Amino acid sequence: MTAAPAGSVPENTRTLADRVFARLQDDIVRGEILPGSKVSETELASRYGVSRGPLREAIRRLESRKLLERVVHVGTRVASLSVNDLIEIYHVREALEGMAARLAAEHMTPEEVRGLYDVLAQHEQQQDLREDVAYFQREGDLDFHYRIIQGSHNATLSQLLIGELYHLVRMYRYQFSTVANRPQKALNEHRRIVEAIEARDGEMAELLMRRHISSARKNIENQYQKQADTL
Amino acid sequence: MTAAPAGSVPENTRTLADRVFARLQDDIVRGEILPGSKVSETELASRYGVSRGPLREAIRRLESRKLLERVVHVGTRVASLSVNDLIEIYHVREALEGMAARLAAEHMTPEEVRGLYDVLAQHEQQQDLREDVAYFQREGDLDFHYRIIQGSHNATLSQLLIGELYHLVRMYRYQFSTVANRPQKALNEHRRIVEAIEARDGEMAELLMRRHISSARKNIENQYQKQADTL
DNA sequence: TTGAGCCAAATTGTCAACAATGCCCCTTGA
DNA sequence: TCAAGGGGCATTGTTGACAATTTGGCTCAA
Repeated sequence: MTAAPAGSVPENTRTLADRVFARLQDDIVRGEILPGSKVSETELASRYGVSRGPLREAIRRLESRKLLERVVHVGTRVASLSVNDLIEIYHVREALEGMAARLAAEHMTPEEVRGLYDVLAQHEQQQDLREDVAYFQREGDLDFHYRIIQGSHNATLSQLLIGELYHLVRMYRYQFSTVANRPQKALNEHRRIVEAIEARDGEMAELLMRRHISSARKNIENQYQKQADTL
Repeated sequence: MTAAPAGSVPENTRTLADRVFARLQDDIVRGEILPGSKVSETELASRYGVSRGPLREAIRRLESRKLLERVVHVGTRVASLSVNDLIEIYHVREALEGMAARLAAEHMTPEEVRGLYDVLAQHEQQQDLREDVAYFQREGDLDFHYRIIQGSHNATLSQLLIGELYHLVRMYRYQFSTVANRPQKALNEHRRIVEAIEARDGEMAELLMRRHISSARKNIENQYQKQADTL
């Protein structure tokens, strides 16, 4: 019922390099390794019980995903997202997920649409229960978005969003323990998006999704503004 | 005056792995190594005069960029773009470059706008000369798009488009020796986009850019349809 | 003739040692 | 006291050898 976590790779993936890649990515996204901190190859290698060869391959891949930053002959450090980075990402999300919603309206199967309604119902329930709200809101929100992205049936689009961008969003949420602070409003927006998709109104679905993400972005911008004011 | 080729890295970049990465990427994009062909690590290593260590790091990075496909313990092969892949990419381009045009209208400096007009003038001249039209149309068209993307002043957006997607577009163009077959129309569309940017009309710039790329996509779809019919 | 199973060769995955580079700190001179 | 230069040390970059896995063909039996 629940979509798989972003870009998760089974722990028993074939090669060591792949497993290290998955574990290291997870440790970074969850903030296990602090953002901005320098990571030593030998230290990581012993931490994961691997030699430096596979580790370096994993590092290169995480570098491509913008989770690590490397300076030649100096070292690698964990990416540290600024608020500005996050705002950039939300502009990209607005464009891509808007398109995803449009394509989802055109291509989603009836079963997939039903799945979307299931997610909506689940979220409403959780809102009533108010239990572990933080966690479920976080992952639940992503669940909703994942399903629409994959409903686009556009592998390139899904890869870019889920494979490249969402790690950064999740990392940021862990980094700042961010929780959506407009859950009821977001839920209503979700519902309207699903209705547009069910009606096969791609234009409307795109418009609503773009507004939804744009609102989230403005929310971040405002909060940042408030923070900056109190300094 | 001319924007740098997509994702090009100076040949004297520090590490071997970086240089191999750049050269291998270029060889793949230019079709030097045939799409779909299997590449052996030892063969590539000797070809570039490097040991397998740096080569494997380069391979991992090109894998992230979807230029190589790897199967564990079996081998790596050069990606082979299908028409369907290209259509997927154009949907993504429509979304991202639409957003880029909107942001460019908001954030481009007057100098950058002037640069856009220079590119337009250059293209018109070339159209008159009709000399090496194929090459200049290809790279010239990309030059125009590069400038708008970078005019968005959104590093994440630029990275995704120029760093991840455009290699695939260029590879496809080499693969099929594709040349824009509606140069005059495209040029007019370019001009209107620039005018919207200069007028700081982000909404219009986005709309026009989306139409522009959408037209190109439909063009591809039609050509593919024609090809399929004659089979 | 055909299919199953096994063996060998080639290729990829992994490792540990060696080389090269950058950084930090200490010395030295003004 | 401070700035410049040099040397040692830690870290990254590179290499070649060793281990593990797949593939394709070969044998043998039905």
